[in-house]
This record gives sequence, structure tokens and C-alpha cells, in this order.
Amino acid sequence: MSSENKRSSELRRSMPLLPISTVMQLTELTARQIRYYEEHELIQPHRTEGNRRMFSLNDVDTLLEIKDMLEQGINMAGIKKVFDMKIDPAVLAAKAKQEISDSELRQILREEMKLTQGQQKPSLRHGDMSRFYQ
Amino acid sequence: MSSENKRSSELRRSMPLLPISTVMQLTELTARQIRYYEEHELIQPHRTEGNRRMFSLNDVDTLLEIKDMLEQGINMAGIKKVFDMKIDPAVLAAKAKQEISDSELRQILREEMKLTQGQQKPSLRHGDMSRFYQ
DNA sequence: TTTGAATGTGAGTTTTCCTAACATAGGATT
DNA sequence: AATCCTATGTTAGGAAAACTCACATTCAAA
Repeated sequence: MSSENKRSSELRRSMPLLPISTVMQLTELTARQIRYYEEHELIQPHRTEGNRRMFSLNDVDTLLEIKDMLEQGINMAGIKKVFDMKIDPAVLAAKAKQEISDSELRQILREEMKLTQGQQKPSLRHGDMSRFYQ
Repeated sequence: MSSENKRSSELRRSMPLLPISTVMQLTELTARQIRYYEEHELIQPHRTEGNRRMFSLNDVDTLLEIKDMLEQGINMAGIKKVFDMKIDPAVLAAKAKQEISDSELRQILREEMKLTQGQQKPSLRHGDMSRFYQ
């Protein structure tokens, strides 16, 4: 797949298409749970002009991951940590191909830390939403 | 792709996920237009318990096809006819592989006519919704 | 010029979603 | 055991979104 295709499919996966009722069905979570996870900044659904949450396929992925981890006994703080620790796949690939040295890798990661301080990187997290589309 | 996979991806494509507001954005049609096309039985969106329309990816495909044809000057009756004429891809594939003779094909189509009299076959119609997911 | 098809628009209702607050169950801590 | 905290339930009150129905408008064809 070309990087152009990768970018555009990522775009589609992050389009805010779904109301909370649909997300409840897809994830079998309650509205209360979904809003609570948003409150803890594990997801950042889009808002309509009228303040309704609209979720993307990526959001549903993330929610399925959260549900999974909670069922494994991991608490919110743990889940936050896990998400923060996820590594940029591009960096990982570069490292695998030995295009960069370890010290260069550490440098990249330090730079990313500055840029994404306290933020999520939803585009780098994928659950098993692929079940729901081809 | 196995026929099992084909069936399950078809299942996903026909899941009622989207409210009318999302479909309006994806198709650039007004709610009035979408409801009008439903009234003419070109689509059959699902309804929630509370009577809200919920649309599938297949529905969006169909709406994009409708929009296209209307822009080409085809009227509702014409569009209905076009949809009724769409051929079952399975039959087409069988024919291509010469697994059946022409008379057998005609027999199959006659049988289908009886079964699907006056109905739509939404599962056999695809527009370019593939733009919106990978 | 009348007609019909496709769409716009507005009123009045119902459903869905929102926030905010308080309640509760169960595990950890003292 | 009593307390505290975390995750979730529940409820109230309000606002947004979607519904049906009816009437208006536009424009092409008869």
C-alpha cells in the first residue's frame, strides 16, 4: 500500500460518522461508560454544532481496547499508561530496517514527547473494528 | 476471498450504523431528498425503536448512485428500472466460467423474478462508498 | 398553460443526547 | 469495621435532531 493510500484510509477511519447510540451497540458499552472514558481523555470524539458527540471508527477501536483492558483488571491509570507507551509504527519500521541507530531513535522519541505532551495519539491505536467493514 | 468472508463483509455493509445527518454529509443530499427516495422505495433504511432512520453503508452507496443518475437526467421511474435490472453477480460469475448454459441462466433469472417480485436487491448494488473505509 | 416530478419550507411532536448531580457496589486502605 | 476511591448506575431538566404532514415552489414536458 502506498503512503498516500495509508494516509487517506486513515482519514476515513477518523471521520466522525457515528452517534453514541451506534457506538453503544458496536461496543456493548453504556453511554455513561463512553462519556466517562472521554472525561479521562482516552477518546476525543468530535462534536456537532449542537454539541452531540460523533465517533469515528478509530474511536470505536479504542473503546474496544479499553473494554478489553478493563475486563483484564487494568484500571484507567493503567490504560492511560498503555496508550501513552504505544510506539509510532513508522519509527518502529525504520528501526527494524536499521535505517537509524538506537541513539537516533531515542532522539526521535524525545522530540515526539515534546510535540505530543499529554496528548493522545489515536491514529496509532487500532482494535478490531476491521470486523465491521471490509 | 472465501464465500464466508464475502457474506460477513456484506453483513457489515448492511449494518444500520448512520443517522440521517451523517448520510447528508456523505452524500450531499438534503434530508428531504433522502426521505423522498425512501418514499419511492429506492432505499429501505432501518428504524430505531423511536422511529429514527438508521442507514447502512449499502444505503449510502445506493444514494450516491441515485444522485448520479438524477444528475444525468434520469427520473425516479428510470432509476427504479435500472435497479430492478441489476444482475446477480453470482449468476454472472457462473456464466463467465461457463458453468451453466444460456437456457439454464434464463431459467435461474426467471426463478429470481418470481422470488424478488417488486422488491429491491440492495445487496447487489454498490456505488463508491468504498472511498469511506479501507 | 396546465400538469407533474422533485425539492424547499415550516409547524408541531417525539426521540435522542446533553450536563450535572447524587447514589451505589466493590476493592483497597487505614 | 469504617472509610475512601473508582467505575458505573440513575434521574432530572433542557436542548438538539429527527419525525410526519401539509403547503409552496421550480421547471420541464405535454
